[in-house]
Amino acid sequence: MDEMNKRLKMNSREKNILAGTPLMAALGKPALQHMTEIATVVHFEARDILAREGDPAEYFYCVLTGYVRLFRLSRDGREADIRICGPGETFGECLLYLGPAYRYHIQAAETVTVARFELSKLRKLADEDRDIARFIMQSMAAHLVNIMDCVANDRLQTAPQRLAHYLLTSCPQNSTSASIRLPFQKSLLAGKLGLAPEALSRAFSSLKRAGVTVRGRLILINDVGALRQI
Amino acid sequence: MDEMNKRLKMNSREKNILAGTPLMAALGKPALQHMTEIATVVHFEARDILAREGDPAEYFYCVLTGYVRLFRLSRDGREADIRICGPGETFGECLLYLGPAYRYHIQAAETVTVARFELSKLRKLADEDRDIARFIMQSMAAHLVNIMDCVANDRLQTAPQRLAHYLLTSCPQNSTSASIRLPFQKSLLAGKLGLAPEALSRAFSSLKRAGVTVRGRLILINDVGALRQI
DNA sequence: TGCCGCAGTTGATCGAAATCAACTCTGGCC
DNA sequence: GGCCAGAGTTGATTTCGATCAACTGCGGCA
Repeated sequence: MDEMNKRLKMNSREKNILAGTPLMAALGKPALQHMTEIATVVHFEARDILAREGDPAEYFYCVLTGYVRLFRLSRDGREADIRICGPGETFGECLLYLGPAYRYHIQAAETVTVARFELSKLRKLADEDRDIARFIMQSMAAHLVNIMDCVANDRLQTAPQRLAHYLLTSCPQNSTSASIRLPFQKSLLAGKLGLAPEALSRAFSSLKRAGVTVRGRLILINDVGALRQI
Repeated sequence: MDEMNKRLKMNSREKNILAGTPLMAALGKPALQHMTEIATVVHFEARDILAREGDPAEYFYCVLTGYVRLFRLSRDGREADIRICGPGETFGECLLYLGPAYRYHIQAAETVTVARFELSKLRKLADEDRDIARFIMQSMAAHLVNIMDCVANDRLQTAPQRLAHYLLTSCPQNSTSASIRLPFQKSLLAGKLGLAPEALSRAFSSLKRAGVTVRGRLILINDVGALRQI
């Protein structure tokens, strides 16, 4: 399922996407050059599994297009999303400095292109290049605070509150109203928020009274301030 | 509340505790030397607040004795523990590379001694000393996988399962039975597991049928294997 | 010894979300 | 245009844990 996919050096469009990621942008020219030298681009279809929990960890990833799910399975087969990664986001940093296996299943939520980097090569690069080491640190730190937020929100907020919070982070700042296009399926958003799809649906309808209108993936927010009060 | 506490260079006992922490142990002599040079020791009483969410972030911490809570407050005043840090554990790494403020409240859960390090000084040390940078990377990576576990467990497991999981991680490996002494109050454990104290109590009593006996902080486990089946 | 105060437990009730099932809507495709 | 499959919604029910309240048990202390 893996090596059957096209495995290529990056073309210039992909290089641009990679170079345009917020954190990569922080790298200097030479560091970026080193990174692209060890990168390969891989393509996956929806539901393809990139790796399973427990598999020997080989790669660090950067999503170029589409969305990727990191999730755990319980003994009885239920799934819990740990993170949803979109274009420009990276995952697998922590494997550079820890145990030899993936800690979660990795699955393409839709058609996806990713850049991947052999951990061993990247480890060497990070040792040699201060910029790259700093890049990795920063993204680990960013993931850490994100996931701390996630724990706190799971424990403190109800479903409509978590949804409102998500919508607010997707709004442009300082606007009184907004329209948002969800970048992925609602079922994926449900997983990201730690909800069953039905619960997400009900959360949306409970936000109607706060002036939120839903038409497919298009979300209209009348009053951003009202949403903050939820 | 802060500068009123004794603020001292470390005495040799404290140096030993610091040097004995699992991750510090990975540092070479010179790196350890550098770290202890910029460390100060501070003492807090139960319920003292070390910092509040939103406060400008000044310090990175290593707990020497006692337990410290990192938690969030909801608008209506409920608290959610994000992490409980015990002897040898560190927190605040992510602040070295991110925004200027603490992301959570920090509170002494009991009488506590901590070593603290000015972020600015530590940032400089990490830039100069490869070992120290690696130490920080490793502890961030470790926190990251821990908290990913936490999200997955919160979303997949019931209260008794989470408790069983905690007890199992506190057991010596490969034993068929075990006795554990909880290192802190049950109410703190409840917070760590994301439960109300009452729910923890009920989780304990539901584990009785799996051969778990509770007497105060002392937990007896008849059959470790049975606990794994929960 | 008896009292106080607090941690923890137990019981009763409530509320949020999971689950299961039926139904609708949508977009792609012939 | 009509059909189909999958995504999403809605409703009914159940389960889990939070919450509130009352009670227990223990340690410290006069």
